[in-house]
Amino acid sequence: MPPSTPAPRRGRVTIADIARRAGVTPAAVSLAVNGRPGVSDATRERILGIAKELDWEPSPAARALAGAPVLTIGMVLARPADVLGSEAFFGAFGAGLQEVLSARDYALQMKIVDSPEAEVETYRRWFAQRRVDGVVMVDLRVDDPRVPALEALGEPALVVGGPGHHGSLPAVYVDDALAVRLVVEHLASLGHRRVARVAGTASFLHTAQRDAAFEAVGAELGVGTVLQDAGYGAEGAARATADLLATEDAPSAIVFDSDEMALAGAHVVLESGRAIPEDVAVVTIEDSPLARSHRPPITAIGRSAVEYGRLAASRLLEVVAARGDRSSGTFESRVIEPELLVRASTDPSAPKSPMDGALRSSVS
Amino acid sequence: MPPSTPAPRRGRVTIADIARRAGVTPAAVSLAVNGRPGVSDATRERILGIAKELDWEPSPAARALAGAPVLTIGMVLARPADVLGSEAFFGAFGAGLQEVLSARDYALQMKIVDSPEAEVETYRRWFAQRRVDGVVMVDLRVDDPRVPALEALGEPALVVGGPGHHGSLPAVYVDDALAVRLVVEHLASLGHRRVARVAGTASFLHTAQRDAAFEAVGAELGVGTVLQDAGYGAEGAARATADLLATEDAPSAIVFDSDEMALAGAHVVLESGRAIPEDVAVVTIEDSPLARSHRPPITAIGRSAVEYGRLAASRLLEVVAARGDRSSGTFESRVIEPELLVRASTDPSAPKSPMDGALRSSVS
DNA sequence: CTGAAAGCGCTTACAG
DNA sequence: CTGAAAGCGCTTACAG
Repeated sequence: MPPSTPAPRRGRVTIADIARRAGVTPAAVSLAVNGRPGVSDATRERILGIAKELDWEPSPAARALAGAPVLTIGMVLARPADVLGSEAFFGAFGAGLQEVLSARDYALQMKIVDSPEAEVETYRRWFAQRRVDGVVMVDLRVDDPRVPALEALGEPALVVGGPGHHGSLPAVYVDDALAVRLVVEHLASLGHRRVARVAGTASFLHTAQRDAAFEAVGAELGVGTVLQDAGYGAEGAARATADLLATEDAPSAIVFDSDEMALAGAHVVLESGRAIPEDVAVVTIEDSPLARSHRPPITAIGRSAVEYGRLAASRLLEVVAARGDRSSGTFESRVIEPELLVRASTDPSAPKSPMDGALRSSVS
Repeated sequence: MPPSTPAPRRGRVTIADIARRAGVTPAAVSLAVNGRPGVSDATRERILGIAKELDWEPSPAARALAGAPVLTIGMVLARPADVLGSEAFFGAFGAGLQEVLSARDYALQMKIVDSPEAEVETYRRWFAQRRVDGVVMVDLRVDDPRVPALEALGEPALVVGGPGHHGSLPAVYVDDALAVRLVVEHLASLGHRRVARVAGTASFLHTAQRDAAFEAVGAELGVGTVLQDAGYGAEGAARATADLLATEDAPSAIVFDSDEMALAGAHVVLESGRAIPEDVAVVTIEDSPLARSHRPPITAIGRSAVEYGRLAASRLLEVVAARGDRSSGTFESRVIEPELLVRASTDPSAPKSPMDGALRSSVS
């Protein structure tokens, strides 16, 4: 085999091939395939036909080098691996992101790092290398240092979290204050007079906002409130729950920040010999299949993480598209309305088990 | 603002800049930064210093266009979004992948699709566009159509699953037959004479292999076995468990294919008034924080999904590096040894709750 | 061991 | 509305 043959990059079809076949210049092909004016409709049709026939795939590298978008969005997570694995939120959120991005031919690039500094450095490098057209930043914290860092980069970035604390960056978020209000109102209407909240990572903005709303709505409705920090994770939640139950003036309802925490807490309640919801009602602010399939099913706030991901993706693509558009000014944010899903863990009249029907029919 | 200015791509430092400063040609810079022979050590040092000083970031697009690797690995998942969210495996596996890839400056690109055909089409496009240097394929099935499709592409691809059914593609997998053997031997040693297995998605290769090993080891040890297909997911597992308990000759131990399934099954057991492990022992073949924090903690096979992901990444990078190396022939596979983690859901002498100590100390 | 050139595949001004 | 050219930033043969 003569190694001198220039190895014609086996099989790659380029716009030059299409141009040749169509009897036009590569530039005309470029205009045609990108749906830009400059070629007649007839020519465009012909070029598109040939491209399809030749099975042409555009080269993202060439496009990027010539200044076009690279069609990639980045997301970096500064969380330990096992947290990512055990919390339902990220899988569903990522799935929603993917769905919208894929439909627009965008890829999602992900990276896990171990500090906010490494996260910011990743953003810097990604943009410097032109690896991404934009990024989505999650786990917003109070006075988050990543916000000014992203503002300084001046590249398309979307914050997941709010309201507030996202500076001049566009954001999407769930109205956590409203979520907490729905929960507390629900519990108050059931007659609870003393309610506890077992809270996740204290530095997250939504944790602080939930804390504040919890106190406020409790005071407003005359419901006694008690707050327990637990950090995310089953162990902290179990410990916090045990502590609460050991109190003299133990609460008759406990609200957890995540599905994983609620499951762990519910175990502790049941193990102590108390009944759910008769002795202690249980609520999770993060719904999941596990919350649904628990016995009894756990009342939850349905944030629909998938929908949340979809919204984030479409919002970020808008920002990317508007890039450089100085006239657009500060981007407005978008809010998701939370919804309360009442289940048997708070309301005895709700079905105790979603599986009853299924069981019966499978016995036949 | 005169729009005629050629807008010198604000701030981008290129190898031309470095070459100018160093008094060499761009080609020399390329050789130097890529650690290739062709420049003297002194020159190389000088060039590297200048590159660092100028904060130079190589352009992946330019590199890719010139034929170099794009430093990206792809993974596509053909699973519904909610399954991804509720199973611990993917988060941890993905984290392990990331860790190794990031250390080698590789990015991970992900996509969720809804069919094996769409998955194969994604591989084809990714390689056609040179978006990735290699892919990792998960959820191997018996006679999986994706295997011949990837073989035909002839691009670097790693199969997660086996042994067998991965054709000529390199693979990494957990020894599922051994995992099942460890579990059944453990249960037999505790005196169980009738054991059930609640199995996940039947078409997955590892499900079939676990089924076969379950029957075989049961027969070998004189333990009666009963198999229940449930599909993945809490609902199917709950139903299967209820069915098993309703049997005249009910098993004294139940082995589940995933943590989510085991949790749902354990609820059904407890709800029926039976004690774990006194009346029914429970095991999961997929460990997770939820299995650990359950009351009682659930005996599990520790596959260490994070480690699994790390292995997959390093194996795939080897394959990518060896690409075109015709001499290497068929790639050998790599196996992970499963490990049995005995907890209170099978062994009454194991601590009933990992939190007892923590609770006690926090009460002080 | 070093230097100058060609080329990767595309897009974007810029002339006709 | 169409055509020919330059350029994006890098790597790889190919001469000296």
